[in-house]
Amino acid sequence: MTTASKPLASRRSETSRLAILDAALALCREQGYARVTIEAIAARAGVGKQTIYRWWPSKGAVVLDAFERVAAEIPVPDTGDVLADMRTFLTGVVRLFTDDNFGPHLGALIGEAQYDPAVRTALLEQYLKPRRAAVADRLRLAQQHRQLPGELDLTAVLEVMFGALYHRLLLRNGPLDQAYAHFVAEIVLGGCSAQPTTDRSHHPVTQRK
Amino acid sequence: MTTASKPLASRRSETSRLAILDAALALCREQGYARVTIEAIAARAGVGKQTIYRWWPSKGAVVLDAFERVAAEIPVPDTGDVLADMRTFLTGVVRLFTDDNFGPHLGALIGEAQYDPAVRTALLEQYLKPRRAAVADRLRLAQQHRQLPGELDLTAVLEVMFGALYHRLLLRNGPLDQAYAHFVAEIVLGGCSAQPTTDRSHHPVTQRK
Amino acid sequence: MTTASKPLASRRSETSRLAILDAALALCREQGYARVTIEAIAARAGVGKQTIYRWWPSKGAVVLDAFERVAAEIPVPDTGDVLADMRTFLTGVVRLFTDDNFGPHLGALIGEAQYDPAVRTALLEQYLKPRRAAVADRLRLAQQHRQLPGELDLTAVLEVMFGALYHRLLLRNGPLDQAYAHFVAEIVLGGCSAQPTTDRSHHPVTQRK
Amino acid sequence: MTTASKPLASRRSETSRLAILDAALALCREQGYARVTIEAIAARAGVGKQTIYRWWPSKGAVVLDAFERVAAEIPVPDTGDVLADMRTFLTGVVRLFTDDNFGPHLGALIGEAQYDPAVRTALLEQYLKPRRAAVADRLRLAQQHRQLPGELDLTAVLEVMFGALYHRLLLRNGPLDQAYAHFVAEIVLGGCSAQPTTDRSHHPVTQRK
DNA sequence: CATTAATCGAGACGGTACGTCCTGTCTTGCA
DNA sequence: TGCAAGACAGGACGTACCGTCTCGATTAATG
Repeated sequence: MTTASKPLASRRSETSRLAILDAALALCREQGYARVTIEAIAARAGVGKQTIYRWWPSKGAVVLDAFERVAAEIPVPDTGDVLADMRTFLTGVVRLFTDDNFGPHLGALIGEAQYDPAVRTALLEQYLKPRRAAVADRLRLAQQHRQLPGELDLTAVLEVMFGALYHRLLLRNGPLDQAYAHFVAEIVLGGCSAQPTTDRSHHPVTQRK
Repeated sequence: MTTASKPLASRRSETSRLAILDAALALCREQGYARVTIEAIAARAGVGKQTIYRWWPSKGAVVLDAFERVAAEIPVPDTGDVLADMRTFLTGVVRLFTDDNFGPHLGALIGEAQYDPAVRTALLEQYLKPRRAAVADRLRLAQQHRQLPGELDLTAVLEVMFGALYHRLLLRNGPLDQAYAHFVAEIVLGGCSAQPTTDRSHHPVTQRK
Repeated sequence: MTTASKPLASRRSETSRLAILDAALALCREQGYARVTIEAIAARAGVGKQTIYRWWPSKGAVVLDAFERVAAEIPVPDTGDVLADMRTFLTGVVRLFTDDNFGPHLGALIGEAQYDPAVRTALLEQYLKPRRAAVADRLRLAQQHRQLPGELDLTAVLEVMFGALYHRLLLRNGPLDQAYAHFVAEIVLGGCSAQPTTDRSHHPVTQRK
Repeated sequence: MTTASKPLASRRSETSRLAILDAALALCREQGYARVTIEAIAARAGVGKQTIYRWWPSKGAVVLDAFERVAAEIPVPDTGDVLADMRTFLTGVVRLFTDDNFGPHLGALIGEAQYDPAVRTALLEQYLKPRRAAVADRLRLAQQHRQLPGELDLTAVLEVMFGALYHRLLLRNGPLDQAYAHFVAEIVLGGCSAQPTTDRSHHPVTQRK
């Protein structure tokens, strides 16, 4: 723990790093993720291929890095009305998902994650989890205010909510719009409130006469 | 009134077709979708590459075809209790999704669908939609029995339900098990019943005091 | 040798045969021999591939057949002056060789003959030898008239003569024209007359001072 | 006055180059030119196909390059007797042409030259012309010594001479042996000496009485 | 302030797979 | 039976990228 000055660490060229990320994004936009190649990124960035391989393990990793530069942080509002807030938030997410500079990239990265566990982990840990924390916080707040039952598995609730949006992002079998965002918010929060009824026998949902 | 001879249609070799689909499945199982190549399928099936290219537009299409041969039809029970039935059904889906001969393939195909619109369409039309029709029917029945509100968009409901499962299939950030299946069924059906409250002002979910 | 009426032999379609030969020639002209394929000939002729394979052993054989339909017979004049006659004859050959509908085909066939012995044999026996017989006759006549020595190997003389022309046909390192035809005739016939000098010691050609 | 370092020029791998040429030759020997493929050369040489395509335009070009490594330089003797020298030289050429490691390759390359102009040019410029220069020199010397007429077109003379040998190399309609070599030398040189007679009217060759 | 070692651009290398083209054989109705 | 049509197994084509590997040419901290 003596001389530990840090500069020793890296002579990495920031210029090249940025050029690579820019090129990766541009190529994704222009040709679609599948058609992007390391070779093309290198050529476009005016960089040797080695420079990419030196710092990233795979194409997915590069694109993931590049992707974070366009990935907006959607604010989670707190008006006191948790349903309204979720509607607002999910509408924001939908807006992001339908942005041509974002949605397709996220889809492609989830696709890539099917084969490349490194991409999956990075996507989850670096991107998804941090962003969801804020939403979980908002829901936790609602719990504290007794607007939601206390014993809810908030992570799972988030997954249902996001899963619904991902479904339309990935499979495109329906419009990914504000109405859908509202619908999801209502169904899921509605379901949360209906949830604790462990005794379901007389609930209208459960038993045909 | 002769038996309508239509033999002209296709000189396609059924033997080759089956050999190709078998080879595709086997390779997927052994090496994972990403490592499967048309070349390998052809070699394994003892078939010329051209024979594959003649009848399928892409690797995804071949695997999708092969995939349908292992894709079990999950029965949608009707006990009168729609929530119980959905729990049962979703548990079946979860079981399928966690089958090593199925889940990863489906994930990979959804991944492929991100780049290959043909795969996306085929996946939706040939695989997903037909299977969901039965579930939609069951929900429609519940509507008729007034267990679910009548004005629900059942397609969207299904998407929320399946989206929740897909989320864990694709991102693996939580266990894809019976408990999750039940949780999803309860949240979503619960949400459906809570839904019609277009006037949300006094609903416990919506407004902090 | 009894019932020997011929029709039993072949139900071969003359229409197809001609269509194939025409197509072969046309394709040679348009794309060059190397780019001609059996597939293309069949398509162009509106004929099944099998029909070609049934009647010819190889592409070379088809083209050779087609080739004979454009291969003119060069007349061998007999004016009494063998040198003049050879000049005339070789000029005719040169004219044929430089015909775009002939020279390149002959070159290609000789090229093909390097790999395909059947083509070589057919080319020699069916095409070259018959045509050379007339020239050999003319030279034999000259021998009888003592214009050429009697013990000459006329076949070899012809080969020298034609070899000279083939050289320019195949390698194109000089103009294949009348002047060259005359030059060759003079050199070769001149050499024939100078030939018999088995005693070469005092001949100007042989011994430097 | 430093030793002009020009190292920048080429990072081409000499090892690969040689491996490719060796493989090409070996395959020609073993299977014949027509059956050699770039794929096989690459495999045999332990080289990527791209490495071949990077440096040679066609199979013909590779084989031509390889071919030059076995193409012996036939010495052109100068004993003072030009006819004897040509007999000797042509006998050497015949010996080379009948060498199984040479003759068939040359034949095949001339065949290839019919379709591939690059091969034709390279064959002429890189192989044939340089070798013929020495023969032309020898003939020029004979002219200076008045053993041959001064106004002869030596290039054309060479073509007649070589054409005669090529004829038998390519069409194999007679033995390619010493006797033929001598015959060709005598005919052609004899014809050269007889040549200058521009007035041919009284020449024994020309006019039947 | 010069030295020196990591990093850079460039791009050749051994490979793998691509999707296409053609080969020669086979099969299926039509004439 | 011969034919047009064209599917079939197979093999080579020439191209595109992969990830690794030299090459000098920077370049920045250290010695």
